[in-house]
Amino acid sequence: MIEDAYSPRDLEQKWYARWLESDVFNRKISPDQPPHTIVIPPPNVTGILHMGHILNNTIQDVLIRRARQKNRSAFWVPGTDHAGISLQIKVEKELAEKGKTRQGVGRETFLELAKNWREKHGNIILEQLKKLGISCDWSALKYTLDPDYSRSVLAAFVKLYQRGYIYRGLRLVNWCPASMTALSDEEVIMREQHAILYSIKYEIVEKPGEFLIVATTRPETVMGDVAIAVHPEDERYRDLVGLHCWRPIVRESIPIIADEAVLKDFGTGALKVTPAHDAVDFAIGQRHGLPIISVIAKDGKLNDLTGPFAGMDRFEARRKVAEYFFKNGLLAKEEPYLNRVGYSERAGVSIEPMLSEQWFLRYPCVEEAKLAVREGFVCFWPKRWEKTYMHWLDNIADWCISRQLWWGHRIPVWYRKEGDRRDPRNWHVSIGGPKDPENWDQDEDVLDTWFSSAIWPLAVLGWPDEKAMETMGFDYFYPTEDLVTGPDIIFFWVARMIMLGINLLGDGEKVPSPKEIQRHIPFRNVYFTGIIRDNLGRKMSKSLGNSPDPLDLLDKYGVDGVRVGLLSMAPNGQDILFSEERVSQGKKLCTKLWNSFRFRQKNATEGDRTSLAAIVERIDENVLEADDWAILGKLLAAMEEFEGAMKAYEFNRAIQILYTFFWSYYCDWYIEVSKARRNATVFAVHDLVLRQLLLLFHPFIPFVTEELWHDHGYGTRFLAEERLETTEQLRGYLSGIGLENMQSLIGEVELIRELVMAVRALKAQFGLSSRRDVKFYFKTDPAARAIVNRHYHNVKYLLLTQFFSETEAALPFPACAVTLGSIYMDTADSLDVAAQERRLQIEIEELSRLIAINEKKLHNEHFLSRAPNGVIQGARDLLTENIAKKRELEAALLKLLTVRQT
RNA sequence: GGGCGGGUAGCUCAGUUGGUUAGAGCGGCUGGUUUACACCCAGUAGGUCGCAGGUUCGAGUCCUGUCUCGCCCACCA
Repeated sequence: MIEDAYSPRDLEQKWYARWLESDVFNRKISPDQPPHTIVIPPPNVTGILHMGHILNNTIQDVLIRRARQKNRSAFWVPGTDHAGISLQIKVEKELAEKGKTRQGVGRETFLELAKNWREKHGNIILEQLKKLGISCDWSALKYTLDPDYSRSVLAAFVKLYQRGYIYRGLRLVNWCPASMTALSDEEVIMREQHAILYSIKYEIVEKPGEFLIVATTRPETVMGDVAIAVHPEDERYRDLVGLHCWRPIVRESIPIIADEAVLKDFGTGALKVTPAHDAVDFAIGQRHGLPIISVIAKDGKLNDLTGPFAGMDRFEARRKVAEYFFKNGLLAKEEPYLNRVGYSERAGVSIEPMLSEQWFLRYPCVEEAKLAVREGFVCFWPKRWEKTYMHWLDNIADWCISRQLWWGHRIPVWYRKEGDRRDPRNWHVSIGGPKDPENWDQDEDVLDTWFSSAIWPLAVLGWPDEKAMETMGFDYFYPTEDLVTGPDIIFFWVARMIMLGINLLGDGEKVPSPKEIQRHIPFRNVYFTGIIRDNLGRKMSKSLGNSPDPLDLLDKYGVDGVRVGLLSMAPNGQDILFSEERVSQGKKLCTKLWNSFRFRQKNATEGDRTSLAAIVERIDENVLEADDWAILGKLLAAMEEFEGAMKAYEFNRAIQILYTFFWSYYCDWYIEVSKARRNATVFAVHDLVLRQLLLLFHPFIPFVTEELWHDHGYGTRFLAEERLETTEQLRGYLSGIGLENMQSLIGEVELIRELVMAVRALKAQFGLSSRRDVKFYFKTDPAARAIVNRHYHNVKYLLLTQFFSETEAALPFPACAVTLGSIYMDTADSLDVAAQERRLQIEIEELSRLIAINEKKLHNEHFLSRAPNGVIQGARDLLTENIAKKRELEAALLKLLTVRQT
């Protein structure tokens, strides 16, 4: 027997421990089953659990549990990410508190500290994830800095280098002066900010006393100016092109040139060209063969080429240089200006475009990656993200993959000592390094963390080590089935995994065929979750303090409640407005399920429940009544709809379907009506419905379903080992006991429901307590009478009345009309005739309106000739029904008026 | 500047390829401790589906325009 009260916490601890002990989530390579693999998006080791993790991992858990139910060999690979910059910043902060720097302690000690940090804090997030009840194969846990994973990363680098996709070059990169490293374009976020647009006067060399005015937001870079550019078709400056200007401060003559990149209508139409510190300027400089003068150092301070400003921070220098121009009469104008500036998201400072030697990846298999999605080898859910993906791939630029950090995978390149590092002949690229290490220096830099993430689906399955691949079942489990992630990392992660998967698994020589692409893609489906927002629509973040602590929520509502509540508010790929109310509803659902079993168990509990067949065996088809068939029919319909929703990854709809079936039809109707018929067959029907409900709900609410399953004797195996019967299989079982005859019986139940609800409403409308026993009279034709008779006990029970009898004529009582006929309520004493008259008038008017609509339709030639038969018949039926109801109400009204007159 | 998404009941959202009278939960109000459940039951009010056109027998659904909110991308210094 189950406990009276549902207390989630006990169940959670008990079952998760048992599941893990039994290895029920561990992968099994079984060739007779199709595989279903999911790789977790590795959370940061520096992270703590937030609502996004709960959503994301619950969805994965639902998918993987469903896969098991459908007889797939499921494998969910967990793991974590080393979080390069983010962890390095944390360790540096700890050092700073002790007055130390990473350079001070040296690389080796620093890495030791980082490792310790990770060991201390890195598993917190995993322990938190486990609380969610997620069914990963923990024996396959991977970490991006594990030795074998690291070898995979280096192998990928070497392979891509050998295939000509990786090169080293001097390029303008996004430099973060705070963390002192280059960043990829994707790591730079544009922010609007209030700046000042300065108009600076440059004296023309050939025309002393005449000035060219240039607008800039960055006066501190003038010392790096190498030209002034104007648009070739700009009439104002045509005569000046070819002449020169005096560069102020570090005085030098620089040319005035013409370039199409200059916008005529911005500022004065003249641009100062600083190739070392601006992307547009760099391009102009390249086109015109201009020199490159860097004036800002890696720490964001002005270097010694800046004369009096050397050593000054870039922002201070900006003000000071502007001041200098003002004092020297070179500042023509100064105006407030709103512009966009790139920021390093992690470090929170504005990035500096800077010329620097870095390693780059020219993306391989860009076209193939597009084809994979276009052809549906990889499906995006929702589909619209394909556009974002395609657009990025269409405008793709090489990826700066080197980082000037220590925490990460050190670049597997060695340079010959004393050799020129820019000359590839002095390079050695391999996983293990050169045989004579004493003659070489390894590159100091590490790889972008996203580079290691880009091979996640390959590396967790052992690639490229053949033995490891065999152990992990690479050939069996790859490609993976579902990837669940946020659309914000389409570029960072999803697209890169697709490109690298296709390239690295291919031979790298000939163009891969569509078949090969299909085999080499890392996943078949990508489900993009929404972003969780608070009830004001703001992104949930620690700094805003608007995010509930997920652990508190789990505590308060139980894991199952949070899971199902959160998914029920997650519309397909739309952002999610978080509501604690919905989470609470999730818990209520679990409680209700619990209580429905209590009802079942308060009655006789005997009977074999160990299989669907055994339960069906207990059903005596001669005892079955309309209500039984109706609930079984609803179950079939709900299952069918549920399957459709799940196939489309519409989890909120799927939950809604189960919820409505369970709550409205099963609990509110079937349990109630079956209370009058407590026989073995009815309890077998309960057992059947409850069993299927547990299976259907299990992926969403694994703990409470597991508990109830075992408690009610459905089996001794874990639900993770049970298969879910398909709708067709269930239909098969029910056909065996006469399913085919049930349609008309289900229709009867609907008619009785209509009647019961109408009469309840009638009672409420007259302010009668729902407990009050009232006499009802029922007026109808013989056929309907027979139906009512068959459900007589239910009608009386549900209306809480002892008296429900026939009448041949209209009565002077409050009345309502339903499809089966009209009902009069004997209020005996206190009848407000005027109120009843008003009510009837309103209802008659409403019916008249509906009748008019349908009559108009049915008199329309075009409607009759063009609408499908079903629709026309529907309109006819409705018309007939409404006319009948109206007639009944008119009779009731007439009777009422007659009584009033006498 | 380009792209994407949303605008349906007080709130959060459903609404399949156009087809019966636009739904659910929450909240509001009314009545109820009927031996599974007050984390419950019964009932009820509340909507010109952002706006304007168009296509159609029929539009929340399709087309055009428009307003508005949000997100992403883009080298106006």
